[in-house]
Amino acid sequence: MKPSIPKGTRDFNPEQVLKRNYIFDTVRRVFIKYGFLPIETPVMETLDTLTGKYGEEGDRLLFKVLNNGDFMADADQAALETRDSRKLVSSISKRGLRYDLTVPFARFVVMNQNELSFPFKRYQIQPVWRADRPQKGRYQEFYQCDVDVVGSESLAYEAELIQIYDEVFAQLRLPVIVKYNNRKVLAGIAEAAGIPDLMVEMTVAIDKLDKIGMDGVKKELTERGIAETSIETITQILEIKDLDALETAFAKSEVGQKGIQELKAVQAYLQGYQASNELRFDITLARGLSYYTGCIFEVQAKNVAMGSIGGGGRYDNLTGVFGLPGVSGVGVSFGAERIYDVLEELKLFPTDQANTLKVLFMAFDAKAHQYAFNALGKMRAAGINADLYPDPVKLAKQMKYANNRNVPYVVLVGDNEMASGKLALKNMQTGEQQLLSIEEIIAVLGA
RNA sequence: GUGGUUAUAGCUCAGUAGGUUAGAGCACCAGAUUGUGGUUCUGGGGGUCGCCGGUUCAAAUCCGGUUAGCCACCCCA
Repeated sequence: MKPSIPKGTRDFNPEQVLKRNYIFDTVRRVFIKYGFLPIETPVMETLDTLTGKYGEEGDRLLFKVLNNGDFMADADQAALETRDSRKLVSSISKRGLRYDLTVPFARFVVMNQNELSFPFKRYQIQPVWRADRPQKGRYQEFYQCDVDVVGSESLAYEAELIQIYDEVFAQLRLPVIVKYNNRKVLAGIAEAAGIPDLMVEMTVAIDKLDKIGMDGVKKELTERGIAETSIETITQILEIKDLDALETAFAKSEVGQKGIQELKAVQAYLQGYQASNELRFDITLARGLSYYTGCIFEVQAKNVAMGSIGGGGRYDNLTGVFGLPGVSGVGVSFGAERIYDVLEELKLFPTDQANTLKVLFMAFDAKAHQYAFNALGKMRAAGINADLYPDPVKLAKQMKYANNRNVPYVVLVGDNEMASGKLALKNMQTGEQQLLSIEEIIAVLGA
C-alpha cells in the first residue's frame, strides 16, 4: 500500500518540532508568569457537550467518532431509510473530537466547581480538530494555546490578557497589532441603528471592513436585510475613532454606553504600561463566536499576509449550558500553527542549538570505538548532548553523517589518541582541530 | 457545502502533431581518496507515469469516471 496521512494533518520532523516547541515554551512561560495553571482534557468529548455550541456551521465541522461494536444495531431506522445523515448521527455516534479548548474548559469547570477556587486561571495547550476544507494556514488538526479566567468580572483581566499578548509576541520578536473591541459597543450600534435583533447579521458584515471596504460592507448589510436608514447610522458610527464621541453617539443606547465604559476601564488599567506592540481599539472588530458578550480581542501580525493569529474575549455565561449559570469568563487563544508560519516567513526562529547534538564521536577501529564509547559516557555525564557514530567505518562516511546532523563539533579517536589520552576535537565550522583530554573537551564544550 | 487547479523516481519538476528502452537536478550507494567532511569527477540502484475504464496497431500524452493534494469562497486559528 501507498502510505498517506489524512487530509489536513501533518507530520513534523525534528527541526519542525523544535521550532514548534519554541513557540509553546514561550507561550507557556508567559502564562505561568501571569499566574495561570495548566489543565488537559480528553481529545474526545461526548457529542452532547460539543453540539450546539458553535452554531450550525460548527456542528457540521465536528469530527464524529463512530460508536464501538455493533453500531448498526441501534441505528435510527427511519433516518437510514430516508438517508438523513444528520439525523442518523446521534444514533451511531455519541462522541466527537474537540473543536476548541474553551467549551471543554467550561465543561471542566462545571464538573470540578467544588474543587476549584475562583477566580480560576487556567492555560491549556492541546490539539483540536475541525472537519474543514484545508487551505493555507488552515488545517484539520491544529494546536491552540488558551488562557482563560473564570469566576470574575474584573476588567483587570482584560488588561492582563492584552499584556500577555503583548509580552508573548515581544518575546517571539514578532511585531503585531492587538486589536480590541466590545460586543456591547456592537450591540450599541445595532440599537442606535434601530436593529437590535439584527446585531449578529450586522457584525458579520462590518467585521469584513478591512477586507472589502466600506462600500462592500454597505452592500453586505443590504444583502443581509438591513434598511438603508440603518446602514446610514451604522457607517456614520464606524467613522468615529474616539471613545468619548462614541459615548455621545450612544446617548440612547444603554448597552452601548456600558461597552464604552468597559473599554475605558481596560484602558485605565493599561495606563502606564509600556507596550512593545500596537494596542488598538477597533470598532469593526467583531469575531465569529457568538458566545462573546463583552470585550473581544484579535491579533494581527504585521508585515505579512495572514489571517488573525489569535483571538478571544469575554463570555458572561459559558458554563450556563452545563448547569452553572452566572459565571463570567474571559480568555484568549494563540493560533500556534499560524504563528509558526509567520515566524517561518519572517525568519524569526532562533538558531541556537540548545536542544540539539553538540558533539559526535567517531572512531577508526573497533578498539577505538570502545574507547570512544567510554569517553562518550563521560561527556553525557557532564550534561553535554553527545553521540557516537555506531560503527568505525571509513571516516568520510562518518564525517558526512556529522554534516547532515549539523553537529558543531566532532571528536576523533584512533591509536594516537588512545596512546596519548589526548583526543582530537574538531570544530566543524572552522575546520580547526586540537588535541585535548576528555576533561578539557568537557570544559570547552560545557561553557 | 460551492468553485478553481494539480497528480510522472525518495524530493522538486521536464516530457502534446499519440510512436523504439520515460528524462534532469537534488538525495542515496560505490569508486577516485585504507586517519579527516561540506567542493569536484566517474559509475550505479531506483518509476505498474494517482486509480478504473474507453478510443487506437500503439496512450504519461486523447476522452469519461474516480480518488487525493493544493488554492479561493463560506467560516475560522
